[in-house]
Amino acid sequence: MMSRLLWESFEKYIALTQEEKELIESRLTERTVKKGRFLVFSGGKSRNTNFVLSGSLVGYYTDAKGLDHIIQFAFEGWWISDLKSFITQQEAIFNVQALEDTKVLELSYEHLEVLYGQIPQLERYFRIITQRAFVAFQERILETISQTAENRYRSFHEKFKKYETRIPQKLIASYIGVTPEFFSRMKKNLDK
Amino acid sequence: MMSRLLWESFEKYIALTQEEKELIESRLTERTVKKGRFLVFSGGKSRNTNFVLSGSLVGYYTDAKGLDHIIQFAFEGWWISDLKSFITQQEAIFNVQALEDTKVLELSYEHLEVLYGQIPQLERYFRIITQRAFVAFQERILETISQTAENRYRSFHEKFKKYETRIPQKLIASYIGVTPEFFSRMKKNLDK
DNA sequence: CGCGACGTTGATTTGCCTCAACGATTGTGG
DNA sequence: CCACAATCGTTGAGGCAAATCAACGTCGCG
Repeated sequence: MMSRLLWESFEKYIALTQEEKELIESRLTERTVKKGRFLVFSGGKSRNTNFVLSGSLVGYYTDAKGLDHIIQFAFEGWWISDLKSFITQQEAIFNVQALEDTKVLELSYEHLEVLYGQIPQLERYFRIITQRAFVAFQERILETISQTAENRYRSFHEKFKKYETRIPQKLIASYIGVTPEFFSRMKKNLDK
Repeated sequence: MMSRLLWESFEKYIALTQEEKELIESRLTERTVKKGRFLVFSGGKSRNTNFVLSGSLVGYYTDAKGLDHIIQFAFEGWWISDLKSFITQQEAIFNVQALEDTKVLELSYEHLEVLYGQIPQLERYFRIITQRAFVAFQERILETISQTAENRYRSFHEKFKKYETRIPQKLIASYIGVTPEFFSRMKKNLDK
């Protein structure tokens, strides 16, 4: 199984023995998702959290008017789920959809809860991962309430440099919180 | 020491023995902050995370133009810090200021890191706390990019019902991302 | 090849901001 | 404890950033 990426991620924050790795590995399921297909969809249950091995995913919310609002992207080496649904085991409010043909490792809520008991270090790993994601969201809130769309795009561009070409423009517009039309005009202005 | 509130918070997610509680307690410092005074200020170092015993605090960011943008409030039983500064031990970018005369328990980064080793359950507690805060921020991002100011206020009102009278109106305006003037007009419209 | 999604451009509208002025509160020093 | 200053909330006029609606060319895909 090609989970090299996953061990690299763990090893940034904790040390695992060979047995622990094997135990974790035995709880993971590899899954392939074709471009455009859903991993989670609103109204369903989000039983799993997902580690991206290759390809990419988008997590988004569809509002009452049918408009989509992107909450996060996930590329190789990132975790993605509808965390609220995952931790409460309630109905999902987000959709998670493949942007490209994608391979993920699925880890179910039940398995993870047992693993926490068997490998306490996992608590540490996910604490740190979540704290970092929290900080990123905090910065995004600040940008959204204090910056113009143009500056928000500049900031997006900085953070997603190496992935930007893989993302359709209208999804970037949604992520920074503007319409595709406005985004198009804005980008034209920046090209100079 | 009156840390009843703190043990209640811990006991929602983990079980601690008497010795563990005493160990934790020995690492905490009680501190009193007068209304208007700062617990953390931008440019300083955020060595501590703070648990509010009584009173309230605001965390905010001051932008290049000198405008304040509120990222969070904290009332009795909540934790607050500049998490980015706390986990990286770099210079703070937020201010944390007392809204009222306030009592907090301070826990330093160094002490917490040691405590994680002594009481692995603490990793679990902070993992869960952080995941919940992450979910709250996720919802706030979605509201900010998809809802009108009026709906954002309605949502704020729901979540902060019992605290709202303790918060000056211009801080609520800042939290939901509008000017005090616009907030005033908006509120007038809602009163019917 | 043909259809539907995507990006662009134009015209118009609107939600929210800016600047300015003023009364009401709050707080503070004498 | 009062007087004055500072801060807060309100209101008005005008302006701008971004949304909306509509039309059209292009491209990827079945």
